Amino acid sequence: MTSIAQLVAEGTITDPDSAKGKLLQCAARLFSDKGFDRTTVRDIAREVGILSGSIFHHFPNKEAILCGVMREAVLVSTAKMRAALAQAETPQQQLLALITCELEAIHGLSAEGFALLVSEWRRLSPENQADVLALRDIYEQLWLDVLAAVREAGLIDMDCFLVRRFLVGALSNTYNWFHLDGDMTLQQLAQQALRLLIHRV
Amino acid sequence: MTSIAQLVAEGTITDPDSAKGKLLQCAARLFSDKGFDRTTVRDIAREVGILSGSIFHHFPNKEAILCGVMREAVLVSTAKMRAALAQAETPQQQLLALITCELEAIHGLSAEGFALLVSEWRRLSPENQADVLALRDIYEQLWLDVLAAVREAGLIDMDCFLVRRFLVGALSNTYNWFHLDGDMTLQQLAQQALRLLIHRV
Amino acid sequence: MTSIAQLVAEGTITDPDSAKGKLLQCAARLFSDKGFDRTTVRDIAREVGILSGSIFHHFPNKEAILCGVMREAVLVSTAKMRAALAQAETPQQQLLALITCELEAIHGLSAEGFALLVSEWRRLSPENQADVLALRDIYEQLWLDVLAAVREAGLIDMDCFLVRRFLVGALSNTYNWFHLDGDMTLQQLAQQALRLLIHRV
Amino acid sequence: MTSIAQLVAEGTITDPDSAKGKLLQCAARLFSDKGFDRTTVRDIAREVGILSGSIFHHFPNKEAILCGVMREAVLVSTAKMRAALAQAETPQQQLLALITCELEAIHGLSAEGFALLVSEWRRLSPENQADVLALRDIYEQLWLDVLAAVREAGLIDMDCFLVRRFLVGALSNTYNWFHLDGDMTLQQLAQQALRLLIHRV
DNA sequence: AATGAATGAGGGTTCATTCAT
DNA sequence: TATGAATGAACCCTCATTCAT
Repeated sequence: MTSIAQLVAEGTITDPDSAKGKLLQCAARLFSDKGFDRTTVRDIAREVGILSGSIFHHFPNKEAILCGVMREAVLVSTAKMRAALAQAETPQQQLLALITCELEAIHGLSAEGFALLVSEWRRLSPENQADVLALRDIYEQLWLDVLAAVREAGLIDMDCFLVRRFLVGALSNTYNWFHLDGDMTLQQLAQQALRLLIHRV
Repeated sequence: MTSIAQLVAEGTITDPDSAKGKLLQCAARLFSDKGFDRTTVRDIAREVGILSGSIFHHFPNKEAILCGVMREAVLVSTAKMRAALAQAETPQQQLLALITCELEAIHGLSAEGFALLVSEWRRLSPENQADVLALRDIYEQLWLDVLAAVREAGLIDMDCFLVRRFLVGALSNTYNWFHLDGDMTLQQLAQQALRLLIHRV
Repeated sequence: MTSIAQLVAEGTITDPDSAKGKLLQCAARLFSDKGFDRTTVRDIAREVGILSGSIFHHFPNKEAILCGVMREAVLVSTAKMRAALAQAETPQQQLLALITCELEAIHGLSAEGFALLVSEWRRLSPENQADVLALRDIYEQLWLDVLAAVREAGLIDMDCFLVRRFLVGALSNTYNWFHLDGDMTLQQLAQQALRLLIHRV
Repeated sequence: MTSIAQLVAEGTITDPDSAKGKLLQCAARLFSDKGFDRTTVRDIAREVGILSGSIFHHFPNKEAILCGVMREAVLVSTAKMRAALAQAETPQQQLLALITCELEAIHGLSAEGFALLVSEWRRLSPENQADVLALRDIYEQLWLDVLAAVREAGLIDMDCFLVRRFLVGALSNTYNWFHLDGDMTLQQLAQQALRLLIHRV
């Protein structure tokens, strides 16, 4: 919470209470629910409570909305992960923290729209991909640092890049089968994902 | 090859040399390349060498093409997996065989369009989802049987369902970063995926 | 008439009785009446008796319709001028024939849409301008040849290019003030235009 | 200059240094460059350095801007022509002076936007057309008076109205092919136009 | 089976204009 | 006087689908 307020204050992300902020939130939800292509700008406008033409005061086109959603999702997630890492002590705890953060992001608990980074990535133009990728690189570096530490500690022995890539797929795909209101909690899910990487947990 | 020829002979899948078969192939490729929504019926028709109206002599609508692609992808993959399993001896070898088969499917080496089962699953109507799911259940049962055997052998200790779900995501996401003409071979990739599940490989 | 029938037979211009031909005619009239920008594709479709989407079976976009109109206007006018020249004996008669032809074209008696060549020229993309210009060059060469002959005969003493350029403006602007149902006939108008160039007519 | 300063002092035209005056200037240039329909109110605002909403403090709507541009163009041109006429002695000199003035106006050397009187005339509502026409009648009367004098002197023998109408077209169309930085000077162009009317110049 | 013209709903986007601040 | 977010109608164009041939 505090971290988001700080990002808003810095101007890094859009104030979620502003018109543009609400627009991004609604768009994120709709894009996640129905997919980018199946979501019309009229859908978004209706959700926000404005008319479709008004959207283009805030964004030059529909793709820019998706790009904005992704940017903020990465920025917020990065901030959340930094905060979580600060409170973890061992590499293993740090890894669990990251997994938990990413799962929270994927399932819409923090920045809505994080799952779009995988599912709708190809909808972005090369320019916008590069734009988001720059932010995502920072995010991914946090992962790689922690994975390196975990590897240093002898808890995993595979290539860190490879582990991360497998993990991205495994976690993002939970969006398709895991439900927050099901039998398993998100924390339990995170624990299991950790066990996938570190067998003697 | 033999297995596919047999499936064709049985009438289980469409003869790839028939008009309908070529249509499915082209559609699979285009759907994989550009996504279902971004692929127009005219794109497919042009690729096949017919006019757009003619497509509807073979399929009642666009979604049915996607459904057809998915059905055949599952059927072919199931057959390939069965053939591969028959030649593997230990549970671990069997698991590697399955991983290899699925990776081959995902990367278009066997049935083009397998990756769509994850990426475009939501484009299917509930009825069509149920239809494909029935075939997919057979496919998934092969996985669960092998995973159970591997677990029985003490090589993994997590819940088989959970392992499979993580694996589905991890493998299908390789579509986004692994390339057949890169440094790593598909066999090496399969080996690494196996190591993710069974640490002392 | 015969000349147009011939152009249709050659495939040089679109059959005015075909769907595309009617579309071009209606578009030409609407573009002339209201201007290109103020004419919507729905206006054109309504006039033709089809729906707006159907237009794009015949033309890739709205500009292509304008381009088509211009192309056919030039082609028809060129043919008409050639036919008229064949029947004129002296250079002066030839010049009068050209003036008459162009006035007929401008006022919609032959190829509807000729006036657009001046009034809506800038609406064409550079590519389409080049396309039409190639046809227009042929048309203009007829003028220059006749003007050269008239000059040779000592009837005018100004630069032929310059005369033609002034004349283009003078004649095309008649669209704004001359009306076929007014006091002056088109033939009289042509006579007067000739007198502007050749004083002792 | 003096004449313009005087018109400003009289309140006949807008002070070009005022906000409204700059707005008219920018609009005139943009309308000339891109056409009325293709120029957006935002284009004009951006050029002036204000926001689009602010324009409507000066003009009730977009058409009123065009109308204002035309009004001022006629008024300024009329003043310039009067001044030029005062310095010409013979009818022929007077005619040359008028031609020169009009060409200067058309090519943006005096009142930017004069060419719009022809090219964008139809964009004006009947009311606004009548409004501008009243001013234009004064302007045209200057032409007719001079043409009558030239005719009186036996230098032309065609109907004055007709001559003027042909000339309007011929001169306004120079906008499409004559360029100030080309081989021919504007004075030479005026001379040639004069020769078109009076052959033994 | 195939054609290809036509459909018609809906897509993203534009833009003159309004109005509370 | 200026702002700028919002309007809402209209724009060009797309596209799955139909159907007479």
